Amino acid sequence: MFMTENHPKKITKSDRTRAQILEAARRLFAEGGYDGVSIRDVAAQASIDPAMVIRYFHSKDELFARAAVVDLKLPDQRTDPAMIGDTLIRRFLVNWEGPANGPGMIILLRSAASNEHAAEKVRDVFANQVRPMVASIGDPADAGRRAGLVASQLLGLATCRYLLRLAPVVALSHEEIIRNVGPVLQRYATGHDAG
Amino acid sequence: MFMTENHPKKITKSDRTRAQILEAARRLFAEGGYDGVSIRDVAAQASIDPAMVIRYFHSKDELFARAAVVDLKLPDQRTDPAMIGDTLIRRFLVNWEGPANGPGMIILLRSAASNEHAAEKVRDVFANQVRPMVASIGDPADAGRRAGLVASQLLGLATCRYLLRLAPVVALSHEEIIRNVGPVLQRYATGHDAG
DNA sequence: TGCATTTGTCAACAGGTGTTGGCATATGCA
DNA sequence: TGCATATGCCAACACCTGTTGACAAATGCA
Repeated sequence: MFMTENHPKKITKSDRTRAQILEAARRLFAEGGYDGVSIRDVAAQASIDPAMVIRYFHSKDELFARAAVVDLKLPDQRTDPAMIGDTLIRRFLVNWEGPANGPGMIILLRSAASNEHAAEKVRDVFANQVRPMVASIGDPADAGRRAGLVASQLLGLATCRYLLRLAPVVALSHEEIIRNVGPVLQRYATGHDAG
Repeated sequence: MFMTENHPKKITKSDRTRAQILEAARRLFAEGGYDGVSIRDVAAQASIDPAMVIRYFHSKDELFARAAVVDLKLPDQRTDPAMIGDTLIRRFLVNWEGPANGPGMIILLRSAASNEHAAEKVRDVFANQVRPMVASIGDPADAGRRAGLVASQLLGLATCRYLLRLAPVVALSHEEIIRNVGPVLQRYATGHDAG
């Protein structure tokens, strides 16, 4: 069934098609979410037969799981507590608009609204990536609350800018975002109440 | 077809069933979003035949439109600029958790992620309700930007607390939310940069 | 060259969708 | 009481969905 893999690697033709399918899926899932995209849509976008999508990825769920991989690349080492707000918002902009990073996060956010499986994945990203980073500064007992507030601002910004595409939020420059949202994240992450 | 309506009103039996259908639709749309709920689901929840749903509301789209009505009841009269952050966050909590207000906003937010029609409605709510309220204080030329920032925080809070149900955000008490988010909204709405 | 494996297409399945029209019942006015 | 109307159920439609298995073409090693 699979090629007899003695020597580790070999780029077969199927690897390329598999990659094409995955890329098509990522693009479509990012625009329509899990429910809004059919396997036939993905197949058409990849110029291939729908049956191949199932052959390479065994089900729509598995294809989605492969497409919705997220790594926020947050610095887990001790960050300068005085700069954490700035660090977070800059990292956010790179993750959502940078060229390298895939659209994993927008796929997840789009789908999470009406798909419990995707919602669970978002909660995983929060628990395993955002929360530890916020916990690395300040009181660990308080980390959940602070990370939750951070997430509320960042996911809201993402929702308005990339999901709903609210005109005034889309129009914000990176500098404006950093200048306005950075301090809010700083306050949330450090746990200092309003002053 | 319709009852010959000379004298204005009369509560017929059909009015009650229509209301039952609408209530069932609201409940289900709030949990599953537009795509996640079928007309058969609504019919079952209302203990009625699916055909009746179409007879009363002419299509799924129209049923959804009736279910997703939103009135934030923001004070459009000139609000005390020094209290606008507090006013906004308290109004937010009433709208999302108060007993009277329907689940219109959560229906919209859930569906907007993968349904362009619903997304457009959210943008309408922003443009016609949130923006004017923020514009009523401060420089009108700047209102869009400020209202956009306000929306990013409020929709993010709603996303985390009611949509994704992130544990630490769900656990926040009303007082904590008011104390933490209020000042942020205050700063966003008045347009004062970080200090 | 042959031949086994890989890569791909086609047709079909079982089930769910929004929507429609026909027909039975219940209601309420004369 | 009769009868028109309002209310409701049933069956079916055309279509889309994820998924499967059988069969054809291409590939690459001997």
